[in-house]
Amino acid sequence: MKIATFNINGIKARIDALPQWLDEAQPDVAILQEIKSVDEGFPRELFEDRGYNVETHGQKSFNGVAILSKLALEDVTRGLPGDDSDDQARYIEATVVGDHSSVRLCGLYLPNGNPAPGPKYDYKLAWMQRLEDRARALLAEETPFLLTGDFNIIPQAEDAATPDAWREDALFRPESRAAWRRLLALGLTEAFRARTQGPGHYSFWDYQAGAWNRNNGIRIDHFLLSPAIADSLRDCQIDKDVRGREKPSDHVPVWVDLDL
DNA sequence: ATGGCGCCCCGAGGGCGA
Repeated sequence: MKIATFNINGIKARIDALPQWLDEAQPDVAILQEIKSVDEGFPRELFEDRGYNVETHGQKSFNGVAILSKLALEDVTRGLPGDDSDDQARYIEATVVGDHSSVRLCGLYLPNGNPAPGPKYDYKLAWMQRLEDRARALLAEETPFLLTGDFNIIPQAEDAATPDAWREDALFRPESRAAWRRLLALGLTEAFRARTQGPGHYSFWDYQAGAWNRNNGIRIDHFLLSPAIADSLRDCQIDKDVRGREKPSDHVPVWVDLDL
């Protein structure tokens, strides 16, 4: 089962590039972030015509997540538990059933958190604590799951072309990376690093200052696999070439192939 | 790593992202 994550930076702006990538990459599941659309405004027919079931959790102008799946999506829930006052659309869950096992898909758009320190950074760290709590609950009930999406976390210095430029940034500050390591310490497997070592692998290049042409990128889009499905990992790749196309998002797709 | 880019919004320039 091929499962991809892709921060598309606006569905209206990616109305051609997203279907084009889907048609060639042929993921069974695509988990999207930053659709920047309300649910009613999401062009679901575009994907339904390609055989995808569509579940969205959107809001006006900002944020918004979605799951496209060629397999049926069951028990869809919207929003990250733990704060009823949080009205930002950043989280969606659904279950897909494979040939011999099912998996709970947790699609997330983790807050950026800049400027740090400050209230936006506090929100990011609190959100990460809620995510950890949610992962603990899924582990406790022995539900096989994966967390994927735009984590807005640079895990290590090797995940940035210019790490020194990020030292004070919310994506790389010690508290952010400590929260990331607490997730891993639950026993979760980071899919990309289970397959590929070393620097130079990025999933985001800023639109500004020629970042793409200079390969000044960061790796912030991730898959975390629960212990029950970690052994089913067959492959994990970054579709880097998508960044060099016509009217690209600033992120590129990352995908896993799981034997489910 | 921000001046620079690009997206959003009923309309123009400010908020936001990373």
